[in-house]
Amino acid sequence: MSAPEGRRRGRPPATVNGRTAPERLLDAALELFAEKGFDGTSVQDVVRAAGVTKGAMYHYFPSKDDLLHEIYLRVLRMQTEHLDTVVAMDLPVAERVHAAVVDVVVTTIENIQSATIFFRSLHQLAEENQRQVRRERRRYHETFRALVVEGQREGVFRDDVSAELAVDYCFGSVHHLPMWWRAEGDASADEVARTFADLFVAGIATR
Amino acid sequence: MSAPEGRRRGRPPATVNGRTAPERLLDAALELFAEKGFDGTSVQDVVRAAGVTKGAMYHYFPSKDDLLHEIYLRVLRMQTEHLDTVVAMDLPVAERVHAAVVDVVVTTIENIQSATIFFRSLHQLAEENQRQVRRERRRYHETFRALVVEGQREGVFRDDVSAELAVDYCFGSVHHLPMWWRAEGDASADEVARTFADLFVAGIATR
Amino acid sequence: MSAPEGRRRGRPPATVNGRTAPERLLDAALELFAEKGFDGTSVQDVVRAAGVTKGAMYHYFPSKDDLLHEIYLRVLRMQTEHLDTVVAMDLPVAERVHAAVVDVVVTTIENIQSATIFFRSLHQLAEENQRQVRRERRRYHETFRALVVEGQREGVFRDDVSAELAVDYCFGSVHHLPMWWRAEGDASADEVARTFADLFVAGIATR
Amino acid sequence: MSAPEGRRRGRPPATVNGRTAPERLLDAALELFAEKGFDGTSVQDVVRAAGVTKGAMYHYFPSKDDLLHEIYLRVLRMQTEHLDTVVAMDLPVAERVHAAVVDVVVTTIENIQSATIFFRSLHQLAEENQRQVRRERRRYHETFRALVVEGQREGVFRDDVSAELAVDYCFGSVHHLPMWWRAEGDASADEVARTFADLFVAGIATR
DNA sequence: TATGAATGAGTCTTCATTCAT
DNA sequence: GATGAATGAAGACTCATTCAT
Repeated sequence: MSAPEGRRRGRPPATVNGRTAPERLLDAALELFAEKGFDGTSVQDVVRAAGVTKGAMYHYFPSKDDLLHEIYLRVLRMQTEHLDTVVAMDLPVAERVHAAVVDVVVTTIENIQSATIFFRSLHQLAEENQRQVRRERRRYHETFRALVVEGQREGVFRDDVSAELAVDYCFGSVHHLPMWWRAEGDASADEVARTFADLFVAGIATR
Repeated sequence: MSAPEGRRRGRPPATVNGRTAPERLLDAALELFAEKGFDGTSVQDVVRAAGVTKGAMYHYFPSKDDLLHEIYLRVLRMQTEHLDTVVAMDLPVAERVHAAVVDVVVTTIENIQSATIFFRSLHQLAEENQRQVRRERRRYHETFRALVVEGQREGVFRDDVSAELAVDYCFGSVHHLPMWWRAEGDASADEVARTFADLFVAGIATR
Repeated sequence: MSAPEGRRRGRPPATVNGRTAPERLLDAALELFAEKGFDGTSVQDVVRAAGVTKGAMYHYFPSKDDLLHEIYLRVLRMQTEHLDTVVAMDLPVAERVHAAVVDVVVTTIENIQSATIFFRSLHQLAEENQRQVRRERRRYHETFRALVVEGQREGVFRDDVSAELAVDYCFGSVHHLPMWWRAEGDASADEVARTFADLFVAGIATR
Repeated sequence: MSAPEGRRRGRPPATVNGRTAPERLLDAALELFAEKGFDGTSVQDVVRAAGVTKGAMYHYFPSKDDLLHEIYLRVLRMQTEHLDTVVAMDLPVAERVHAAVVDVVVTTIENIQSATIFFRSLHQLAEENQRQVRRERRRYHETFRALVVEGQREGVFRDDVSAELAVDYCFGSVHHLPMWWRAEGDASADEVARTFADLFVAGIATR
């Protein structure tokens, strides 16, 4: 994705454990923002954790905000890919919805730090970056809603509830996961995923 | 809750529009914390909006954190009261659950600023205050869970899903409301409330 | 100018040698900006020289720029007063022009630090403050120009040169003083003043 | 002055619009220093405007200061040449003084950016470079003063004013030009030049 | 000759809080 | 009860310069 490109010029970037400075910075930021919040984390904290100087950080990221922005972009990219894959599966719509919910719960838990940051810190993103994230997010929402509408058209989903609201209802549960789910707790990711998917599908299914 | 206490002594607190300084401070803090976040709001911002001097604020509230804490306490008090009322109603359990969900959605929307702050800023609350809030919150959660368990015992709710997870599932949707619900949007509070309640109850009902 | 005002509230400002913090800050800034330039002087330098903490400085001045701005306002106020006084004198116009030049040279030398800063740092003032200074400066320029025009109308000054340019010519010499005049040099303020005034008046006088 | 040197070795320097990297750097620096000040311009700004990398800049100029220094040297070289030419003319002294003033005004306006920088940024030049500039500057001043003294000896210039002060008086006006002269203004370079020269010569002429 | 990574000291500013009155 | 002065630690960010290639 970024490798051969003939000969490189300038001093080559230093790596630690095969990770370049910007990668380490993003890793550190992810962990710290999730733990202490965006405002609660200083740039100093991030560079210290990444083993990088402040100047180097500003060489790669124009501002602290861009660090956060990049974290958002990563998550959005992954979520979109996953959902697109599920939607394209050759299965009855109810099963695709079920699979989509299972997948989003599992990946949310697998990336619980990103998820923690996502809704807690959205308002701290710079105006313009915030708009971009909301746009991407909306696209994701629409894809899922189309699935629900498809089910309603087929008659397998009830149509006395707005598909729009049903999507918000479902995703609300998922996005709230970071507020209570703990790795040490009793419910495994799979268990939560199955439960949520079951409850949602049972809720919108026609009787 | 704090008022009548027989005779008063000393100079009565100055009021503006019938609201005392601490009330105005809380109002201002609520609005600003919801709009700009806790860290994004300075004490200066709050006192300016409340029309009070900084010294006066520190006279009433030991710290900025206590302003936030008091906002949490207000919400918790109200939610608890509401839920207790619903639980005590003389209705079939499924209807009480439905009513409880309707109520929590409606009051969340009526107090959308508090709701915005609730989950976004919990981690910014001082350790000890945070624990207290979580305790209260847990109590609320347990009360609702008891209702679900009651339904499972009666056989009206399926018991192949954990009551615990079902409650998290339901409340997740509700707590996420501030992330997308807008007064100007198309869905009224009542519509959202009914939809969420229907979906939840249909989801956990036995077939 | 600022004294009695009944009773004061709040902690009274601390003074050193009878000078309050803002006064000391302005004194220090004047000296340092003249010596090392505006950009070459850090806020740290200023507060150290003034014996004040950084926080205190920002209590009185919203920014480093405002420190500079206040220095400009002081100079402008003084220059305007002086010129107005001279213009109002009951003397032939040539003598008033002569007196005005003498006065502006003398006060420029007496306030050589302000004068040093004036033209060297104008471009560093914030946009808005810069505009205000230019406006005031223009008013001063116009007052002097009116005097020259008056002389031209009376026939004592030649009218083959634009009054506008004559004023720029004269003031240029004066404003450039800080670039070369030194207290230890041979020319006293009075000597310079008389020379400049003589040369200017002789230059515009009709033959 | 720096070019022909017989044979060249190695790769010839890349040019853009026929200008080499160091030339483009100097052009860019001139424009930016005049517009935003020396401190207000970062090395990054300069190299970006010149279309050159930072490393390349440091290849040609040991420091940012040297960029400024080179700008000073260019101006000084030109001014000296011009004055020497005028002084050597075969004309009455008063006419040579008049011509010198006209020339310095015209070239100052033609090189208004250099002139803007000259006095505003002198104090920002490194100690040693500053001394060199002042030395050159002094030589220029002396040449002009000699002309005035010559006029006084001949009796065409009054000797009740110090030649030294007269020179400062005259040059002050000229050096202050960048503070007010604008290309879009009403006064052309020639008009200003003639006016200043007339006023100066009339001022020092014997009656 | 030129690149782009990396440095590290330094910049202005903010802010919750305390203090003297 | 209330004021406004004062604190001091911390914040994000800039920048001239050096280094390895």
